[in-house]
This record gives sequence, C-alpha cells and structure tokens, in this order.
Amino acid sequence: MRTRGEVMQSKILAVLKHADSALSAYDILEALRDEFPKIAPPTVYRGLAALTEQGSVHRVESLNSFVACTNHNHDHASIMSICDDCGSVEENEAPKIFDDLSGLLGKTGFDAHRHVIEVHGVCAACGDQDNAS
Amino acid sequence: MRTRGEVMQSKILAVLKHADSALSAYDILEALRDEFPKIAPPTVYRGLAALTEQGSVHRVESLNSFVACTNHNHDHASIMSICDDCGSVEENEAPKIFDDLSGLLGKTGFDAHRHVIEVHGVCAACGDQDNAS
DNA sequence: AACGCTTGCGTTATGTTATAACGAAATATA
DNA sequence: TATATTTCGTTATAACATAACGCAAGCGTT
Repeated sequence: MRTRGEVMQSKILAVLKHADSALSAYDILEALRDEFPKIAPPTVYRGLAALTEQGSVHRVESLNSFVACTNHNHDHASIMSICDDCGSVEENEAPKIFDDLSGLLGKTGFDAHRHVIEVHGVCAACGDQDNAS
Repeated sequence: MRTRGEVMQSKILAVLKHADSALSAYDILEALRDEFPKIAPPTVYRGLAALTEQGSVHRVESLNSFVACTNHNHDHASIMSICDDCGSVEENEAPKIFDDLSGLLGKTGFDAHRHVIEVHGVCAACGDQDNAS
C-alpha cells in the first residue's frame, strides 16, 4: 500500500502553499470540502501529521495552525516571524541561534530535541503602511 | 474597584506554584472545583489572562498550558525548556538570544514584539535515570 | 486465483481548549 | 440615593484535536 494517503497529503500541501497566512486544520478542511464533501477532521490531521513529519509543513504552535515550508532544505528547525497585523508567517534561517540555545540548555543538563521559536510582531510591509498613514 | 478578581487570581497562581508541570486551564478548573464548586472556564481564563499580563504566569504555547513564573523579575520573556518525559518546565534566562533574534529579524524589517522560545527535550533528571537503567 | 493477514484510511463520535455574550453585582460619581 | 461604569459569574457555543472502529487495499502463501 502506498499512494492512498498521498493524494490527500498533496491536496493539503497545495492548499497551504496557496495561502498567504497560516491555516488551521479546519480552514484546510473547509478548503477541501468542495472537492471532498464528506471530509472529516482526522483525515486532515493525519495528512498534516505526515507532512509535518517529512518537514514540508510546519506547525505554528502559538497559532494552533500550519504553514507550508518555504525552504528547500526541509531538514531543519526554523524561526517563524508572525505578523500580528496581516497574519503572514515567514520562515527564517539562523542555525547559530539553535546552537546557542542547545548549548545554553546543555549546561543545565537538558538534552534539546525540538526547538520552537516563534516571534510575533509587525512585518516590514505592515510597518511601512503604518508609517505612511 | 480593585480586589474583586484578585482572590481568584491568587488561588490560580497558588495552584500553578504547587504543580510540578504545566497545567491546562481545565486542570486548574478541576483543582479549584473543591473550593468553588460552580467555577466555569471563563473565570479561570480571565484569571490567567490577568496573571499572564502582569508576568507572574507564562503560557506554554506548545502545550496549550500554563506555568507560574519562577523568576523574581517578571518583566522579561524567557526560554522554556520542557521535558517530554516528566513534563517539567524550566524557565531559563538568556537576554542575548532575544537580542540576537530581534536583530536578525530587524534586518528583514520585522519589528519583534513577543518572543516564544520553547525547547522540548529531556531534562537532566530524566536523562540520568535513563543512563542508570 | 483464492484465501487470509496486515496495514492504514475514512468515518463516527467524543474529548479538550477557548471565548462570545449577557445579566447581575460591585464600585464610583454626583 | 440615583445613575453610570466596570468587572464578574454563568450559559452557551465555538474552535481545535483525537480515540476507536470497521472496511478496503495491498501482500504473501498456497
């Protein structure tokens, strides 16, 4: 068995890629309802779990929602900058910060497995807009 | 008007201080049910909102739950290290990392307002235990 | 090919987290 | 005391997430 869930996964990924902000599982559900009228939450959550595991989707913990990965290298944690004004979510690279963090916590004996770094604020576009007005 | 909500807030804070892991709002609700049989979710959430605002409680985004602040200086963001084994949550100070983060994002024009840094892994105690066995 | 075994998906149902909205009680002002 | 204002408790419901079951697809054995 191989391709059964993959159809749904690629549909979910497509929905996320076309969105310009993070989507909740239920936003995705809604978006897929046209094509799959009887779709239910576990279908979406399972697809998201698979996509998240393979790194092509990231969960935004502080929004309880999801974004498509925009890096070509899926094998990394990233820093999310979240605009509280327009809702856009950008993925930023900063390996050094992850190293610093792991190092810092390592001193206390903590063994870091997964980093969640999410920064809320106002993006460049929205900041400019506010200045202009 | 001043002290109306403060009673409930201090009860909530007490519950969190006595816990040895993060508690969900409904865990707190349950803990307070003895003393306040008719307590309802909004009461707890309002107390938590006030406590969070004043910095004596932190929300752990990746657990949808809450911890009492363990720093004396409440006026700061902090780094949470979360043991996925025993559930303990430690608060760590690292102003430099916040500065690095804000600086990094500032270069892209992003204006950082709130930092969420949560690191999942295994704490020293649980790590030792695993080694011993 | 027929059979039974394993896997994982869709579905139903329900559990968990969070908040909108309203009426009542407390406080402030006059 | 009358009235305006604020905040609180309560009811109700919204939003997010998963347990559990049964069916069907793929696979190995005969």
